[in-house]
Amino acid sequence: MPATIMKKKITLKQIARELDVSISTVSKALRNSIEISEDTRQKVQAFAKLYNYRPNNIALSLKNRKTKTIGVIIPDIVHHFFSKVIRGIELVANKRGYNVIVGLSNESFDKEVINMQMLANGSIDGFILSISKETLQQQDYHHFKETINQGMPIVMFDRIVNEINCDKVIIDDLKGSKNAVSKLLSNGCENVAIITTKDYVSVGKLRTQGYLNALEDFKMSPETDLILKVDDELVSEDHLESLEREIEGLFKRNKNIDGVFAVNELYAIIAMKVARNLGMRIPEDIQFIGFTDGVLSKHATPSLTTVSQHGQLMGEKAAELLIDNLEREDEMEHYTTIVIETELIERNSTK
Amino acid sequence: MPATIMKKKITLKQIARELDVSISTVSKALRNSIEISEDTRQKVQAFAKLYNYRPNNIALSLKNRKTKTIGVIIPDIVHHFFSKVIRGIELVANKRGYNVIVGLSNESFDKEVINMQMLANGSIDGFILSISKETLQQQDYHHFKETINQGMPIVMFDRIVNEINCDKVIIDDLKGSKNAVSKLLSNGCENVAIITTKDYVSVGKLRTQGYLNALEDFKMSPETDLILKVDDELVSEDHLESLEREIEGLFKRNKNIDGVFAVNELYAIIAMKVARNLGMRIPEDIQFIGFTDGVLSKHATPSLTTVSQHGQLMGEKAAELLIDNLEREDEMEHYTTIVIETELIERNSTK
DNA sequence: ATAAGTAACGAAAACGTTTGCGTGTTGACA
DNA sequence: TGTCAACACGCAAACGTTTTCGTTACTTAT
Repeated sequence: MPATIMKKKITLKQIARELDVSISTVSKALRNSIEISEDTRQKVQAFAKLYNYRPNNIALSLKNRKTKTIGVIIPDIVHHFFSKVIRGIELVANKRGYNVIVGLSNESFDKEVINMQMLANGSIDGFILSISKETLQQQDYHHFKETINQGMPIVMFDRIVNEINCDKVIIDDLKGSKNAVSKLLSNGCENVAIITTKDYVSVGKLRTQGYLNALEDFKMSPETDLILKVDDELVSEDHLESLEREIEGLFKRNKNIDGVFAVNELYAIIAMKVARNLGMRIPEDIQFIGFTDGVLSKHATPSLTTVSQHGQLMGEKAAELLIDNLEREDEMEHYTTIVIETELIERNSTK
Repeated sequence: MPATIMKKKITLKQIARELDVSISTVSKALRNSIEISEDTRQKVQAFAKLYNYRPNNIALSLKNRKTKTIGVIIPDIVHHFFSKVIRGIELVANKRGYNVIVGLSNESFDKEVINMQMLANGSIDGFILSISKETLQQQDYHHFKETINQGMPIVMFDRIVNEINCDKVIIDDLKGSKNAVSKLLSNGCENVAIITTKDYVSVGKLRTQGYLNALEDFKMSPETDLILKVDDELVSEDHLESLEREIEGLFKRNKNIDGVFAVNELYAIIAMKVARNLGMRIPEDIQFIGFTDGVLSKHATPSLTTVSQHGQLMGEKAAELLIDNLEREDEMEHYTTIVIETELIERNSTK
């Protein structure tokens, strides 16, 4: 095959040289400035079209001191919820002329910091992020504070922390889980267990609280043995067997469990599996509700009743918030927190 | 709350002014040039550290004419396979000092073109992409050709097209599906059906061919009625009921089906559900294998035997290929195609 | 003492834009 | 013919770097 002729990207300077005019004339001609005669304007535009001229983004970014790019840092991308959020972010970002650059913290504090530093040096105009578990555990938020201090706006979603002053998009974890548990209780469940995470994950804590609140509403007192706090480290990759054993233990110790609320989809699915193996019928003998609506819930058998977080909507709202902030003229800083309503999606794991 | 004092990002110029030296001196001092005296070097570096100086990425990009950023265009991000690929890309990109900027084509030709144009104007050094269905259908690849012609390298993965000359990372769809179907046949299946897509999706076509090859190997002749070509449009969002009905029809017309190979995970899961509703036992009466290993396969009941595509590995290889290309000195263009081996992950839907 | 060499720094160009302002040419009008 | 607009264009600065090439001032050797 013959070496193909490359039509490298053309610049204003090259157009100027070809047409024997100055760079500024070319620039103005392309932007339809009235300073330029009809004649040369047409000439320049024709030439530019012919060579498919497009202004260099980097040069524009440098000149305008804004990149029209937003940085997104999330703990994991192979995760239904987070990818839905990204889809939402990308949707409105694109609509408003922005690009999206993603960094994965992989739930690690160091990677989160590195990633933010890598992007904060002019590559982006602002951040949208969800805090990694390790960061939440260590409670070290200096990188967020510094970033904000340098004048770079941040929007946090889902996994947030009150200590940081910035825009936030969250769901009402407490209300969502309270509703879910209430649903189980009104459906006749008398011994509802909860499968949750250790408390340092803020959402886990809130969802546990919602469980307790629901019990209280129904004048029932919580039993410690019905609260299973799973160590997330164990579940991280493929140590699901230990989780299964823990849940099995829960069921065997409490034969009367007739309802389970799990703080995420996977826990619920696994719990259903264990229950079925123990001979319980769903939803006749025992009912299940999970938090975080994903593919598993929809396609499991029986399909799982879940609390939907509306991930895509969260992403959209976060992007709106950030871009509004970026394009706002007045420098008055006022931070808003958007609360997305959760929704109970009823399927076949409940009566 | 008092207005916080902002420590805006500091530049070389500001350091120079503060320390009463020239910009070049500051730059050299920070890069440990021997031209600079020990004295001023220390002074500059101390000042820089104090004010947390970091070189502006955009300025560097402009000067070096490379952004250290790679653009990724995929059809959908809420998809286990694609998110795994992104994870792989991000992993090696990060390791090699690159950022990743993602664009979603949403399976649309126009959005694919727009997205590429948006990024090709200097924002990135090269593309990694998987072609949208609409583009494959229309067979209009001019945007790829133009991009490559402008000297911007492209690496395609999974959904590729031979017509374009560039690096590629694919799996051996034919071999993978042939292996899967052979597995069913050696397990004793005598009437294996395939649930596949319309032919314009290249991978669907290849996987169908693998199915036929396997039959041939076992001296069996294909029956047209055992080949179900699903119209993808119908399945796109939530029109799964029609898919269920189609599959139900397949089973009812061919009572003797004892094995099913589906070209993706979802089809297999739904087929299993339909089969179970029809009273068939899995894997005793009928066995299932799906392509594309995802969360559904692992957590379904029974868990689904699948052909794993090793999405993360694909992403890693694609990124290696692209970055190697970007950092190669010699301009000799030679395109390589990496074929990732598929792996049959046996679970409980087969004997 | 003078030539040569060296150490330490600054000026300027370059990357590709946009834009305020200066400047030359034309034409009209007094 | 001289003055003044209007028109059409170019210059140069700016965004923040890096790097080449001077340019000093001082030291060393002859």
